[in-house]
Amino acid sequence: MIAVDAWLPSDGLTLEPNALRAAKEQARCLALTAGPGAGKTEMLAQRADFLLRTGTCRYPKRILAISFKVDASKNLKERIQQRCGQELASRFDSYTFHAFAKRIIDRFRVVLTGNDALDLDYSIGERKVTKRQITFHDLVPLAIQILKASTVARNAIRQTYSDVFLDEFQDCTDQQYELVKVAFQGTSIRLTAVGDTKQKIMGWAGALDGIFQTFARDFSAVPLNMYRNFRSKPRLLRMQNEIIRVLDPASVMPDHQLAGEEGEVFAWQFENAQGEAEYLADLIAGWIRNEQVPLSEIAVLVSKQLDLYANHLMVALEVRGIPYRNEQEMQDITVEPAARLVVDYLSCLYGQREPKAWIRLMNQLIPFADDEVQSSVRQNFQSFFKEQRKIIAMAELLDEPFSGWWDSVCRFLKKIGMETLVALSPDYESHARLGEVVGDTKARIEELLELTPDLPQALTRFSDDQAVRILTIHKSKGLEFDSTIILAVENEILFGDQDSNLCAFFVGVSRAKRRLVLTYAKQRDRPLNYAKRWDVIRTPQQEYLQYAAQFITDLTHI
DNA sequence: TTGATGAAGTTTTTT
DNA sequence: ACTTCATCAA
Repeated sequence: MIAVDAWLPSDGLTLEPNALRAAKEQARCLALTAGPGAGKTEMLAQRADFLLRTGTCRYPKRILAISFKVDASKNLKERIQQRCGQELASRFDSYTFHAFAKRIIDRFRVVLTGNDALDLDYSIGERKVTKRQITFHDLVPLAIQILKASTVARNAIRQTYSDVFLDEFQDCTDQQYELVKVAFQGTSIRLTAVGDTKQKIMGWAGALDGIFQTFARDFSAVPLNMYRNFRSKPRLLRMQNEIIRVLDPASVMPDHQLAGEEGEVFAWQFENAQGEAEYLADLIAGWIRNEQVPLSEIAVLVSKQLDLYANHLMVALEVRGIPYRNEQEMQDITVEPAARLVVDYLSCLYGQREPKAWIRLMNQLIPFADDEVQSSVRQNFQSFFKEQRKIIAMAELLDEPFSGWWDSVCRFLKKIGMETLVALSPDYESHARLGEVVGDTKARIEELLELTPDLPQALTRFSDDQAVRILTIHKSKGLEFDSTIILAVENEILFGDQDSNLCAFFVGVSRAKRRLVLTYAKQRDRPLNYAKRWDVIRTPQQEYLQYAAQFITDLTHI
């Protein structure tokens, strides 16, 4: 334990004045707005370090962090472990809104009565079934209902935590805010809300307007802003600053932070979508070959309808053998234990030597039992493997070495049995979910086999994140890339509310660390089954391209 | 069956 | 802005 005055940011990092002020706040709630790349996660980690190390969060009180996405929630927890060490970090709870709500429901389920009563072994599914099943949509409202009805539940939460962190607060919905208020308003618990109103792109899905002001009023929070952007090169920063001037003049970055000629901006127009795709695919190939830019540091962003707009580019990348990942298509199945199991099994079966896969596989399959039981299980599996290898050898003789891989997986899953599979994750208590994961795994491997007919190679790629990312701007929130391409900066794709569109454009632009490319095509094809045959003439979103125009590196292209 | 008309969707996460 | 789908009249 150290004195408040003796505390310094851990790992020798320096924070900008407002970040330091926020990290060390001991009395008030905080409404901290910070632009892209300002180091919001780092500031929260340092604040956690301050609170825990100085005893401002006094043992045994804990810190609660609430995020929207599982990813963000995990990242925050990891960062805090890095900064504070394992022991202090054990008093830091990081949950998503949904996970936090579910914990309240699970613990105080009995408070719910009548129509809302829930069985002990209730599940979460697509539809509501009285007492047995609720939907994701019900989680937060039910938690609110419990906290409103039960003083015991309210006090339990309030006595556990001295501090609460709210991440990406600009996207907080009315229900989520209601939960925060019911749980913490009018107590001495310090809330730290962090976010960026310029990046509010979930308004159409119910994110509240002016949430930072509302929060500052309801919780008498100190409003603070962090100005620095540590992510992007100066040329990109100057372009971002022009957009900030429109979105939020109060958080414009001062000139001295923007000096320098590093960073690249391009804006190109094309006759049609095919030309655009060919050019971009060659461009990306060049970045990879000549500059050794890692594949995962390259992203292609589209405002919406990604399949429609990025289709030609995906084909062009495929032709050039450049791995890419359509992030819209599927959730990250590679983290599913059942997918892992199937891939490890196939790796052991078809690969040359896969000690890591073998160890993972055995860890999943061998029960915690005495040595005798373990070795008998192990022998049992080894003989099963021998059998399977024989079948594969037969297929090889028929010149179709990988033809029977799925049948073999089915035999394997049947052998290990439903009980073992369900035990892999609490998720799989719903057998439908398990079936879905296994089905998706099959589909994904088949997809990879289309690209590379070699199964071991396809399996390596399965878990490999070395691929160009293709995603919507909305999905890119919170990510960063060395080189970012924003496809189709056109009026036709940017319909609806212009303010939110500019926010989305800002999010896209601010993903780029070093290089930003904007494209526009005069002509795009219609969806395949659309009957009318006239050409689709597209018009550029001039206003957005103007933001880039004065910072363009290579003038010959615009 | 065809055409006209109008409404709805497009951008998302979550145990 | 543009596509898709449902509905109704001819």
